[in-house]
Amino acid sequence: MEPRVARVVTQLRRGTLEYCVLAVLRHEQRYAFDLVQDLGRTGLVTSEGTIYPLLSRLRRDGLVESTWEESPSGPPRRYYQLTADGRAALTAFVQEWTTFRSSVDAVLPDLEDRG
Amino acid sequence: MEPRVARVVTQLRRGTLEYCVLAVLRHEQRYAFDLVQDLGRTGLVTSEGTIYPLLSRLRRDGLVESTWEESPSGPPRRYYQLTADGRAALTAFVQEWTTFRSSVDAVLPDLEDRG
DNA sequence: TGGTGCTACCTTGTGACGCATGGAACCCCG
DNA sequence: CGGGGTTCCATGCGTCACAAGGTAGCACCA
Repeated sequence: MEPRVARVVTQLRRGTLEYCVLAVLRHEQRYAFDLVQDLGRTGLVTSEGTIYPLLSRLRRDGLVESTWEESPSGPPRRYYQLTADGRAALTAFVQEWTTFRSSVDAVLPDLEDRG
Repeated sequence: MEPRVARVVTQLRRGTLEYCVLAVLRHEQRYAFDLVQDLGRTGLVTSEGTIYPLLSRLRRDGLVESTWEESPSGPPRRYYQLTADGRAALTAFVQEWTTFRSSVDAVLPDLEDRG
């Protein structure tokens, strides 16, 4: 068991995850269960326990809105759409992320470096 | 006061900070107060309240070692050096960071995009 | 009818960690 | 002796990813 290594990515996800969700929503509405599987494929989301509280926060802060729709098979789905505030927040985040990423890259050694 | 925007970067720093410290230490030993001012310049560290617990963790996990040295002005300084484990952890992190960064970049819109 | 399994929603509790705050000690200068 | 810079540290808070667990609808099969 290597708790340190195992949780590095978990820590990295902090803060970026909600904006990744906003980014996905910028083109089309999605529902939570769908998002888990989609973003899970890229390794960004791991479980529903992450996405539901996250979406609640985004709703609370007015960055997304939701509408209920019937499912062809199963319980009804709550679809999320980006609001104008959400779109603005996403734009602002991309700026911050870019700056932050550059700072980190400037400090870290390149992959091909050996020391 | 804009709590959400203000704390975005705080969340981003999570997980990366300790490895940025390791990265700085890979070339020369440093002491905490010095690190705060250095990494503070690039916006990665904001206060001593961050760096001291962080260094304690790194020491506890054997990623760094420390030696006391006299200061020309003030109390003695605790200088930190990278251990072999620390160097390995840094290498592993760079790999994880690179992967993660790519995943995020793939989801986020480019800066020049307008949608 | 009852069982199994998938979909889809949600809540609660835990742990990690950045940061604010505050304290202590050392030093120099006036 | 007092003030300010340096340098160490500990305590408590808030945020958030995640695990674990709970409910309900639908489908299929025996």
